[in-house]
Amino acid sequence: MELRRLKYFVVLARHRHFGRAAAELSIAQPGLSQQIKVLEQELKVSLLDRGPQGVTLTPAGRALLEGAEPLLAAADELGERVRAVADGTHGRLRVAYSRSGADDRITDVIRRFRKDHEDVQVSVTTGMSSWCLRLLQDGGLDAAFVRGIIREPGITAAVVAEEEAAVILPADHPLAARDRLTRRDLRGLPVVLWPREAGPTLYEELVADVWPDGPPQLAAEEPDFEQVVASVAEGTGVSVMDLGRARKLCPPGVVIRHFAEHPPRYAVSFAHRTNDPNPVLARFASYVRQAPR
Amino acid sequence: MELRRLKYFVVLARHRHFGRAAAELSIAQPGLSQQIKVLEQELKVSLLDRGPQGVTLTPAGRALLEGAEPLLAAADELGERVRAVADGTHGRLRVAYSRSGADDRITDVIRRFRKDHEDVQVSVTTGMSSWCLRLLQDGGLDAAFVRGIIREPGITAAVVAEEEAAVILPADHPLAARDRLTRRDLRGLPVVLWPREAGPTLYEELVADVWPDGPPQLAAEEPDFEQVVASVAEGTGVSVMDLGRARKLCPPGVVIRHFAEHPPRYAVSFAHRTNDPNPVLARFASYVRQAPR
DNA sequence: GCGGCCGATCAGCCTTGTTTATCGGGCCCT
DNA sequence: AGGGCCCGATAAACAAGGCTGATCGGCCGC
Repeated sequence: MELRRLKYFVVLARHRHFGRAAAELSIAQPGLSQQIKVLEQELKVSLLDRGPQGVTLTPAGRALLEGAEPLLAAADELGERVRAVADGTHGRLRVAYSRSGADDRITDVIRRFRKDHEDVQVSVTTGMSSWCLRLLQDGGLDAAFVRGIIREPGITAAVVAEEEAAVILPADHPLAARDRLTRRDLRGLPVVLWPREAGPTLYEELVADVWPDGPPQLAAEEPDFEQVVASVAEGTGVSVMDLGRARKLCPPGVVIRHFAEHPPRYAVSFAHRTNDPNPVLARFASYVRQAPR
Repeated sequence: MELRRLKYFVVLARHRHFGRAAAELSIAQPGLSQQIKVLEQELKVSLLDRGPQGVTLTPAGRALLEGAEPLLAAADELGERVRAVADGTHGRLRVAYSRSGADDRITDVIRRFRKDHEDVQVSVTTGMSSWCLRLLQDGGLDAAFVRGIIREPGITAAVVAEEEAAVILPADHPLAARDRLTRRDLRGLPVVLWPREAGPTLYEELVADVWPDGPPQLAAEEPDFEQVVASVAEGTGVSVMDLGRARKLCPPGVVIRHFAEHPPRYAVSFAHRTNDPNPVLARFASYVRQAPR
């Protein structure tokens, strides 16, 4: 059975007239007669009764008409869906990001992408960078925003944001009087940090950069950044974190001080499998590239 | 888009190998290559990546594969359904019958037909003969069992049963002693009948036949046959009805007596529209013909 | 580096679809 | 009842498209 013949039949069944149906199909009448005959032979069924006043459908013809219309519609829709998948306006995208000071910009680009691509099923999760990369390699993710500069086999990544780290300390701390601080200023001070496992990439980069001579004196280890800030506010110690997050979280009573020179910086990269053919990913990547740094 | 190409693509997508797919399709490999290329051009989409190790599907190819398989299955099923409609094993049949002594045989043939045709939606109603015929002509019914010998325009009918009428009377009635009765025996006796409107064809045939000289003396008019029989049992009068029904309904205390000669007979006909193309009807008609008279 | 496997390409054939011209049969209108 | 007309079927010629066999080019594995 061929869709062309079904199409011919549907048009004929609607017009109940070979001549007019042929005209609508832009073919000559004998061709239509012949194709309908072929269809009847294929199905071994008489589809219509040829009367002198046009034609009437047999019960089998009615059944075919009822079935053929949705079939043709389904075929059309399939074609369009395939085309949509090919140009990335239809499909699925699984994104993850590791929390960072760039959260706002990340969720923002995802929001804009979703708004423009209602036929794309976008699923978003968060997790540590290493977890994201592993999932990416295993095919469990399509794209991820991760910390640092990525050099993993099979993964292509580009830096999309760069965050500066800053010191946060209680407003009444002696160092709060200074405008800018140096790494040496922090030496020996009690420090509040988060558990290394809660964000290993950032943790190690920062600790190695700010306390190059050895690990800091840990006054407290708080389970998340909100509580780190609260702990600083209570005077437990000072802390260091990325500027974006510091600005977002700092309550009154806590002040932010920049590093005087060579502020610690860390990158946020957009990563995906190299040569991933998913057109949705390509579209999303272009959104990420266009997003403000 | 043509189903043949879709079929080719599905087979190819499953084998991921042009040569083997072509073999399964019983065509040569270049033809398959060409048809897939045509499909890609039609959709303006690249469906698969040709690697040296067979081929891999692009996302669009996967989308097409997922959509094409149900589409092909639907096309196949449509073909079979049409064929089934054509030979009457699928479709709809609306039957009605007017109650008569042949009820059992009618419901029996319907039951057997239903059992053998689970894909036919058989709807059954009952109604008076005239109502059945009207509905038949209007297209609201496909077949009907009606009383009498039918000569209606556009309707074809054949007698499928012939019922004899008999007298029923209380067991202690003087005439109950006799084995057979004549029409003269009934003359002047109080009679129990049903309202004329509840069964006009039978009513008029019987009254005209049994009381040719004039209407009988109506002792009671009961709303249905069950109550006619009950009324006879109470001694209200005698009655006349078809033998089948009499046998089915008569309780102890009521006896059935045949007419001595020329017992009144009336036919039950099977009627349907002349030249109704519905193949289900043709099948049903053959069941009716094969049913025991 | 060479053989082998795989898909693309090419040229020719043959099936299939389409066209123009014509025929046959009802219907309607005189 | 006959003639014109409308409709679909048929015939023959043509065009298009699918299929085949032979061949080419590229990549992999030995």
